[in-house]
Amino acid sequence: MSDLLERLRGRGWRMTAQRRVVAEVLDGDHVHLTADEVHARAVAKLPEISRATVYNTLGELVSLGEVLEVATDRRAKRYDPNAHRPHQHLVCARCGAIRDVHPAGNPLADLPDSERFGFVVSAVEVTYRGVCPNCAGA
Amino acid sequence: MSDLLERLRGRGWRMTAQRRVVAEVLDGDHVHLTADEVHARAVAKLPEISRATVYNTLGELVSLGEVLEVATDRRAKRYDPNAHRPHQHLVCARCGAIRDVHPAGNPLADLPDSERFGFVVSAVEVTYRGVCPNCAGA
DNA sequence: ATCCTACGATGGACTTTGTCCAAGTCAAGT
DNA sequence: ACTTGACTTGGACAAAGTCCATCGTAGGAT
Repeated sequence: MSDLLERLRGRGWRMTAQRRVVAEVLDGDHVHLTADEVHARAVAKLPEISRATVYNTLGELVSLGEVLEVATDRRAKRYDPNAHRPHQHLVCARCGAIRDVHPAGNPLADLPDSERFGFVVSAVEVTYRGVCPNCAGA
Repeated sequence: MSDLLERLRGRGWRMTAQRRVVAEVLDGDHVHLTADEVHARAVAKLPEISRATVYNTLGELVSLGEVLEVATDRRAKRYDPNAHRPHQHLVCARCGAIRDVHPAGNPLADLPDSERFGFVVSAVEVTYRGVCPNCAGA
């Protein structure tokens, strides 16, 4: 199950009930919850947990590189526990469903020097948009 | 100068002092202002203009397809008048400077069917991140 | 040139998402 | 078990944006 928790323990992360619950909520594939969604699920397991703690904990997990921040819309940031393998995102324009995807090739290589304006370019984020089978079907 | 204003007139857009000022502010290449920045510059030309009007007008320009919304960070949306040619963005991680860039190839083609999860994929947004010459130099 | 009227502008209240802080609590080492 | 520094809490605060009732005006009609 939760190798996230295992990894965190191994890194000497001080363990508290609140942190454990947040880490447990953020487990699985194609998980992209907002902070408030994480809070809601955490409250179900540990009713006293506060919003501030969820924000703090998510921020730390991001700093540790164990969770990624994803901004697929202009609403709330989402948190993606799939930080161990590089990937991009595919988003349904209707229902907002998000899938992790792995495009072929290296998008960085597609930006010619003449289009770099002297920047040292080090990263690229790609968001594919479309309609998911569920929304298209109906 | 402002072909944006010309185009809008041609499309039967009702012209007001406020709308003209917003359209004038949004003119040029590599322009990526936030709504508040647009408002600040608009106020310099027309002191009575309200924030709500700037938001309304920007929203309409986006609906008309004359201006693009850009979300390069999790802060405010930015508005890009360069809607006539498809392009992506290159962002400086230090100072936030943004350039319009044109990558080679079609990023849509890089997403194999096996990675589409049954979605009908219709668009892709790419954000390159790096450090601009100004920030790297110092 | 003036009048009408629907469309646009206004500003203030409200919402959402997130940050900050002082005070209380607790995990983990001794 | 004690101690201590790290963690948690709740509430105040802030930034970005939306909503709405009311007022004003662009532009067609006369």
